[in-house]
Amino acid sequence: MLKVSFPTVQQLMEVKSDLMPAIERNQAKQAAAEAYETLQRSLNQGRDQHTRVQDYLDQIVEMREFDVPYHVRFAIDMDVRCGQWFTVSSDEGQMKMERRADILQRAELRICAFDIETTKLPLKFPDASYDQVMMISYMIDAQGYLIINREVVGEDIEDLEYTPKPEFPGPFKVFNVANERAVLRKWFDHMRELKPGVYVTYNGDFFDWPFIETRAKVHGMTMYDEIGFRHDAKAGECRSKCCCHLDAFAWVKRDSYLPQGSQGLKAVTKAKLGYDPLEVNPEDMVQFAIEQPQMMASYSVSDAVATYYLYMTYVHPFIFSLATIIPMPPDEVLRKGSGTLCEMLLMVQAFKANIVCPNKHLSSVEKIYNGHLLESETYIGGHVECLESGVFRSDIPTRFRLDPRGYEYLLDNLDRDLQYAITVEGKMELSSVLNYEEVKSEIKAKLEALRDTPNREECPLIYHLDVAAMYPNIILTNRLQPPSIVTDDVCAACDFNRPEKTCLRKLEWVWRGETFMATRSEYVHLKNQIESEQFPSLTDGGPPRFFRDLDSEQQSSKLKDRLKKYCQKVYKRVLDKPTTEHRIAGICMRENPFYVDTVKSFRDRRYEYKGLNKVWKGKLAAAKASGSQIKTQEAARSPLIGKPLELDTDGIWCALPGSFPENFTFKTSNEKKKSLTISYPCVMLNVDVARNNTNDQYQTLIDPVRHIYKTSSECSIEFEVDGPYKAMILPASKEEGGVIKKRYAVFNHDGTLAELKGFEVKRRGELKLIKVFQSEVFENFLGGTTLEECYDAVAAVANRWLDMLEDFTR
DNA sequence: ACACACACCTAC
DNA sequence: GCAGGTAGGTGTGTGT
Repeated sequence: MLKVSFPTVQQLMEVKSDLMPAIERNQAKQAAAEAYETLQRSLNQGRDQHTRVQDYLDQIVEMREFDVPYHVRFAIDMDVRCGQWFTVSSDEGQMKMERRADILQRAELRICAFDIETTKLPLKFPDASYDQVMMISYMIDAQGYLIINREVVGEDIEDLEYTPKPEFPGPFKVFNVANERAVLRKWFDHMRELKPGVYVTYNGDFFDWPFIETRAKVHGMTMYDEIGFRHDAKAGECRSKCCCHLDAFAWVKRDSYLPQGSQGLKAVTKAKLGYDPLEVNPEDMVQFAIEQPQMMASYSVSDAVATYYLYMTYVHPFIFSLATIIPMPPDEVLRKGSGTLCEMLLMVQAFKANIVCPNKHLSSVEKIYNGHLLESETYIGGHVECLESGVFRSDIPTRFRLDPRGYEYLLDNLDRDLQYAITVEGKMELSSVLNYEEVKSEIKAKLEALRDTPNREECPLIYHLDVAAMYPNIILTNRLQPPSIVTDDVCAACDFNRPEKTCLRKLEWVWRGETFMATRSEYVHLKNQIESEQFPSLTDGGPPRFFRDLDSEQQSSKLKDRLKKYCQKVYKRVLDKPTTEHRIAGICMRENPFYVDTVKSFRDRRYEYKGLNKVWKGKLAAAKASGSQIKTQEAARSPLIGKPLELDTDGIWCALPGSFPENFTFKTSNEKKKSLTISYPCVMLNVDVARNNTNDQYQTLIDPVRHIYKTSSECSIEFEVDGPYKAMILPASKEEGGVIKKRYAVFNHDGTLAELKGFEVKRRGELKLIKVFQSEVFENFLGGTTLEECYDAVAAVANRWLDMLEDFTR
């Protein structure tokens, strides 16, 4: 490997564009050579072929880390992060930054949350080309300001206060100015005077900033020249070089875990700040500004108050904490996807471990399966099942038809399970337990009673059992990481490859692919056909374009469209029924554990955080059960002992008979830990998981010089338990006996809602919109005196709505 | 009436 | 230039 560094990004790009074609050429050559070699081997004429290095350019087959943005590269290499303190010094122009790890206090930035109100036409969204800014409200360091456009607002507004909660004070100073131009002038001047370090908006990336920018232009001002912000329509964001713009809506979308139906500022305020904000129907705003200006003024500042305190309470601590570990500025930490953030963390760890990052994996195009073009291929994911519908209440007895064999099994394995709970989960000596027999006989008696009277009516115990951080723990238990997925030829070339080797772990998975109905030859025919066709020019009256002139994305979409139409015509359907295939993956247990170790350190941080969070909330549940995933076969036993209600991927909601053994406390002679509380239902699952999923082939390099590995057994896939609950409600489908997955409601014993999953109330509030539409159509329909007038009026409403929905969709 | 494709948005 | 994954419910449009 050759490392090349550049003083500027431009130089990097120049070299990259020189090298890229050569690399593509060399890769193609290499692929051809490999194919040729395989052929040679199969003809049993294999011979080493050494190429003489004539031109180094011919030898470059890959380029790495050329697409790392400059500021990310800098932050990683120099170990600089936003949100940390540094002592900065300069020695003859050479800058030095020294990290001040001793200062943990967050910097006190000047934060400005702002929000604009604009005019708008009935049932239209505000359009900056003709609508105006009515008011700008903003809060800086808990002091509010409101600029009023007196051309729109009916009267002068006096200073006011909007304090929705004592902890969220909102005193506002009001500036009444003559017109929109003066509003913008005042705001720009005030911002230049106060120089905020962070601007905060709610959806300002898409609305407030571009609106202000456009209106400023109308009045001959340039927002960029005034305060350094420019809206980038392509990226859909508004940013500046000199300070941050943190759009709280981006935090709500990615980090709040609120459903989309509750991501408006009003719903977020209710959910996160715990008060009911002022609400005004957007259709009434302009009228109110003219007729009830004081009320409109209060409303206007209420959004700025909500945005400011949402930011101060949630967004700021979250983003600036994340920024101390992610090598990006806060604006990007806020807006990037979780995949990019994870990649950044991996790149930091890779740099520290002197590992060169791999390039993004590209799946090959035009895969053929069984003589048909593959439309998509993937793996079978989590399993979901709903077994019951109806109401389950802990205070209303329900009929249990238990299977004595299930209880017999639990009794047979009671010692094993309890000992597992003590030694593995509790990490304690069995001999240190003082009341083992006592606990055991108590559980035994309960299990025997259930076994002996399996048909019984009892109040149910509604429990939820789920695996903590399941995917990371599957990864860690099995040492899964991209470079560890090996094929026979990889093993064949490995020094550790012996007949009795244990370093290759085999794991089953299920492949699923969907193919087009058309055969490969039909596909090839269609492709040849389309390649000779012409397509309309991009410009009016320009020359037609050939297929080869289209970019690769357009080509493949045009070809796919053609193929779909062909399949629909000839086969009456586009895709064949999906096919599945059981496959075995080989996992190398000796690959450098960089990814696995990194996942581990992040999982442990998550556990640490979750633990501290629990302590802080005073909710520390004593029973932190260890456990394991149930194999399908084993899961089948669980109906035998109670009623499974709903399963999804890593968790089970179930009803156990009221007399089922629950929590027990072992007393111990251990001075440091005098007792150990276990949840029997949890332990029972964890033993199964451990028995079926422990990796006995886990290998750790202990002597890098002599290549000696230590083999150990690992299983960190463990169930946690919560409950019992007061009630669970599972909806039924329209078909008799039909059940619905992923939708249920659960109540706590104090009557509060514990979980509400999947129901329409969590989705977008379109119903509301439809009702407004219906009432408007209704009104207009009645308004006419002839049928024609009625139809015309309704058509006018419909057209307005179509326009509006188009804006809305955009 | 029925299936299929697709959009949208949720659970995990 | 950027984009985590699969499973599943509901509603609409379309073709047979």
